[in-house]
Amino acid sequence: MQRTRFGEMACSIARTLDVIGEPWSPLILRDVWAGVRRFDHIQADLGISRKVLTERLNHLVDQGVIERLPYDARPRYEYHLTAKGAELVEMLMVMARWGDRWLAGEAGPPVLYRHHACGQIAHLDLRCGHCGEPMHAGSVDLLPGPGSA
Amino acid sequence: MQRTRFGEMACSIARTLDVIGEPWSPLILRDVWAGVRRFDHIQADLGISRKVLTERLNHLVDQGVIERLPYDARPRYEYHLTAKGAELVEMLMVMARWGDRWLAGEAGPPVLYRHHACGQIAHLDLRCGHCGEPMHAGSVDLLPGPGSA
DNA sequence: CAAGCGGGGTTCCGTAAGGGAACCCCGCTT
DNA sequence: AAGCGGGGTTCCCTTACGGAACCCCGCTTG
Repeated sequence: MQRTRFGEMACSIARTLDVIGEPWSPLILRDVWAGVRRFDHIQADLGISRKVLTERLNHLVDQGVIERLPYDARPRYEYHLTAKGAELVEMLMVMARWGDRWLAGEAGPPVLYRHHACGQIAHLDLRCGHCGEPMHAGSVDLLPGPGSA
Repeated sequence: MQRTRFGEMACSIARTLDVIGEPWSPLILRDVWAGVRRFDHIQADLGISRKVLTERLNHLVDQGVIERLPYDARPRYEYHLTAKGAELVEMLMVMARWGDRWLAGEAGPPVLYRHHACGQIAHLDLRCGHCGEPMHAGSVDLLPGPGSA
């Protein structure tokens, strides 16, 4: 919904929400990431209404997060992540980690992530690119930046 | 919104969306993180309707993401992050990073994050906790986990 | 001690967005 | 020519947001 547009705000979180903040959008992105790329497959997988799915896909394409590519001589299309979209998936990975930790309960995480580089089940770490130490909510100060006008 | 509840799905991303996926919720969390902790301050800062703000705050408190604490002998309250909420802020940091990279434009990022440990402006890295190598959308395989039933 | 004030909500109404089902177009295949 | 499957579009109904008004409660001030 979101009758208020967030994109005007001088806040990268708000602006990002304008791109994937609408209901269903993160789950659509997850599906495309996971290889569910076609309209009917996404629709069936999520149980989303076709109308809303159309709107969300168009918006994500407009924003350059996914692209619509033909996969047949007939007019058939698949949605694929762009580089911009692939970086957004990192947000999904952090969300999944949080859900695994705080919401999964007894049953344990529904999905595991195996890291190509080491073959292990991944445990994501957020670190500072400068010093390599962990970065958490409490370990940063917020300062006005150049675009704070 | 969101007449469809996501929490039933066997997906930690969907479950996390049930906690902070509603419109405004991430921005409320951001405000509380940034030190805007009182009803009227949040309301004024975001321009959100008081009704919706009430609903969102209650939901976030119910979910254990923030807590409502008195700050005066009079019935006055502030909202504070819990440990659960502080970990959610890591999702906000990743969102902010993405917005900084892809949406900030010429003006540059509106907010900078200074890392306590090293004093530098932070550049967040996502790394594998096992091997220490970077983790991106394309560098993991998704496997069914114990809670995949 | 009544009047005012500020924090923190609640109530009400109008409008926009989601849900769901039906319908449509188009290029095969049989 | 009849059918099918992918990929949407249209329609109506209901729910949830936006906005403004209203309310309660515990000071403080004259």
